[in-house]
Amino acid sequence: MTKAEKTRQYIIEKTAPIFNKKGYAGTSINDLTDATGLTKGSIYGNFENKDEVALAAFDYNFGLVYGTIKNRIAAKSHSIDKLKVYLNVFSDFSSLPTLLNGGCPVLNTAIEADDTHGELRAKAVNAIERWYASLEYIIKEGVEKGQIKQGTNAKDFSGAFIALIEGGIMLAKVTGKMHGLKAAMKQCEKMINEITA
Amino acid sequence: MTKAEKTRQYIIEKTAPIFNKKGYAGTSINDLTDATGLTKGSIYGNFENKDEVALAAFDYNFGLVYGTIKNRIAAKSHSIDKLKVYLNVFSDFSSLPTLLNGGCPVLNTAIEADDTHGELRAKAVNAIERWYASLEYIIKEGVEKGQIKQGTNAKDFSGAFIALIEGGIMLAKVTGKMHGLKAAMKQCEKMINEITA
DNA sequence: GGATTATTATACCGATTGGTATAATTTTGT
DNA sequence: ACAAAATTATACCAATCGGTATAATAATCC
Repeated sequence: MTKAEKTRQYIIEKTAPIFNKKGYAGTSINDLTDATGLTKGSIYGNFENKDEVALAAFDYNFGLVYGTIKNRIAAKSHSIDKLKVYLNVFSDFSSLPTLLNGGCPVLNTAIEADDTHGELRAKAVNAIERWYASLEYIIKEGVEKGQIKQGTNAKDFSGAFIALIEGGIMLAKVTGKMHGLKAAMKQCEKMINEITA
Repeated sequence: MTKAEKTRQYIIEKTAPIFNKKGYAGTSINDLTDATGLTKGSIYGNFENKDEVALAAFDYNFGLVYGTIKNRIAAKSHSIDKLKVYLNVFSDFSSLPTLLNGGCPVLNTAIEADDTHGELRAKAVNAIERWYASLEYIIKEGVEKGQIKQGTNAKDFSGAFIALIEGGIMLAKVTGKMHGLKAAMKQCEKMINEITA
């Protein structure tokens, strides 16, 4: 790993939380130099422009969340337990404060970029599609194993499940109170119980 | 209604959709003059600063959504029908394109402002609290009338209901496909059916 | 209708925006 | 250790940012 690659990674790690909190339009190059302690020359020596930093920051933020959840899911063998990973992760939302400080990067990026920034929007859409696919796979596998009821609509389940999680995160973040997210997680739990074979 | 009041209202109506699409940080004074055909002098003659326009624009956008839903709910007498208004409104999301072009203002503002803009955030929180209160009132009234099951947790129902709607809107807006929102609405319908007496 | 007041347009302000050319400094390969 | 290459810092750019003073215009009241 060359020095430049280290610096590039350092810039991403230091600026990713800022992009997640302040958004793309709300984050300036000055914010990036402040957060890294580096100068403009250094930033622009490693990235072509602000867009490239923002896109890399999204990948980093998404990777953090995705990686954590993926690992916890991989540690479970029963399909229902795999789905319940999401309940554990988000029910004590405050237990992973540094990870999701600023909220869910997929949600934040989706809301800001849907009408303004095609590349960021595409990344958010891709993240959602992967999330869908991951849930649908767990469900289909669970049906095959006889752990999840046959006839379960994997796609519909996944859509509602994702909506509940993201809506719940929004409620918790903006109000500063956990009720909305907890209520959403309770509903997710009900959904899981309903499809349990 | 004096001329200035008309102009103020005109500015709000013309700029509100822009704030909803591009966000607070992403909207410039130039965007406001472009949208209105007025000049800076005219904008600043009717508003103290950009903040004041943005706050008024949020109130306007929220009022549009809130007013529409409130009217449709008022037209129903049965509590279950009142709840189902949300299904009708958001299931054919595309039927009210101008109204919600740019997405739900509560959601958009909550996501952008939660870490950046105290006043806008407070408005989003207030809107959510009113939404909660409205739903809880319908449910409690429904229980009293014997239309909704006794023992229904009004607050938890409302939190999950709101999360589903907002999460579903996010999915529909960013992907450009209706599936996520429709799946969320189906889940809302299930929730309503479950508490029906 | 004319004077007064309120509203809108013009022109400008300093600060900040994203970005770049170039110079100084480190890494790197030998 | 030294030359070549890559990386970082400095200084600057035009454009745009939000905002304001003032001049021109239009509305309002008597």
